[in-house]
Amino acid sequence: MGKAERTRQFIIETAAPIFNEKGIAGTTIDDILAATKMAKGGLYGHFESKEEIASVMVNYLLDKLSDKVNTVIAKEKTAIKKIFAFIDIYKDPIDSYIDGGCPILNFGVEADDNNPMLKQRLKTMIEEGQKVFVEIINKGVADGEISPEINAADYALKMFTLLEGGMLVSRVTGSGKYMNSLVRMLKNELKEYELK
Amino acid sequence: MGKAERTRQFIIETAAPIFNEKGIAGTTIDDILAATKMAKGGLYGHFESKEEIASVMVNYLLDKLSDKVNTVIAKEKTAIKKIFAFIDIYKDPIDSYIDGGCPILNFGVEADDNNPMLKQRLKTMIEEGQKVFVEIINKGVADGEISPEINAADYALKMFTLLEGGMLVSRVTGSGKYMNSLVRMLKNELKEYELK
DNA sequence: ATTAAAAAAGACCAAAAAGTCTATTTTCAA
DNA sequence: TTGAAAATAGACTTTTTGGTCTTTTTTAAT
Repeated sequence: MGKAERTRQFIIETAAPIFNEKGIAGTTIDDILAATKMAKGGLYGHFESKEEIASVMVNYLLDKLSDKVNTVIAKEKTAIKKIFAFIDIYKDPIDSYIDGGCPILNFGVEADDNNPMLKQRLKTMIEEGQKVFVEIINKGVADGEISPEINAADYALKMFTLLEGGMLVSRVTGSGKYMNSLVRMLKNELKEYELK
Repeated sequence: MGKAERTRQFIIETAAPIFNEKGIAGTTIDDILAATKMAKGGLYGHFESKEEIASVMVNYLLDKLSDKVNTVIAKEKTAIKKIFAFIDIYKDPIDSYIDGGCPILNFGVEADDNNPMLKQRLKTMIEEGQKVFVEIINKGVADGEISPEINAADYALKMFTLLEGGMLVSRVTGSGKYMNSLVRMLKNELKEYELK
């Protein structure tokens, strides 16, 4: 990896959390220069515009989340453990593993108008994510791990929306207690369908 | 009501939805001038800075939401009907009764860093709101309407986070179907505790 | 070690945004 | 109806932000 590539990567890793925290409109080039301790010439050697920077940062954050989800899910064998591992990603909403919280929530709100490309990417991510969890649950049912009485789509949707809503409440109130309750509820609800 | 007061009110009602849609950082003075068809001099006769404008707009939107919630709750007599009436406010997330969706969600995400005053107001709103619903449920229990087995705080928290998460998902996907499922789930869950 | 190419610095420029001010128009009480 | 006060238009200024370009420094292949 040459110098340029390394620097570009450093910029991405340094600036992405700023976009996640302050939003696209709220982040200035000067914010990035201050965080990276670079000068304009340096930065613009790697990116051609703020728009490109924002796009790269958002994609980096969403890819990072995707990778994280795929990794923790792949590590577990049973359906319930996979779901629990996913839920646990959101367990600590204040000190999120990405500064600024969940990028789907952050950019979903900002992209709602004015950014159709981003909105489309988020839509796909949410819908594909739901499919993944429905499949995990259905496989758990097929394997005799989970009761067939479960409504997989309902649970997947409830899980995701509860966690995103929980991120909002936790971050606004500055307290993890709400998320703790929600995680407990979500896990208990799934456990009710567990066949032992 | 003099001309000035009327004009100020007109500006607020016209510009508030823009802030709700595009965010504080994403809304420009020119956006407001275009929407109100006013000139700088007119606008700045009523407000002294963009910061004040943003603050007034956000307060207007949050007050409007509060009023709406209080109104629909007050109209119903029983605890369950009050809760259902609240849930129904969120039923149609695309054509929200305020353009741009839920201001708690929108400004909660944007204020997360950089706006401690707003964050504090949202924190109070969320926490007071939770209290209101806990009290409604507890009164339902006391009145023999709802089973004492319900966990009021858990239900109130689940309801709010599910609806906010549902707003996010609905608006990003451009579809009301997710919210419909969530509303159904929330109502069914409460009905399970109903004593007939 | 040398040197050509790549990367970075930072002064500079352009555009967009916020904010000011005076001339003009509108309001409304006498 | 009229005229002083209030409200508004819109040209102008200032500030902020994004983006460019030339010079200097660093990199890395020879």
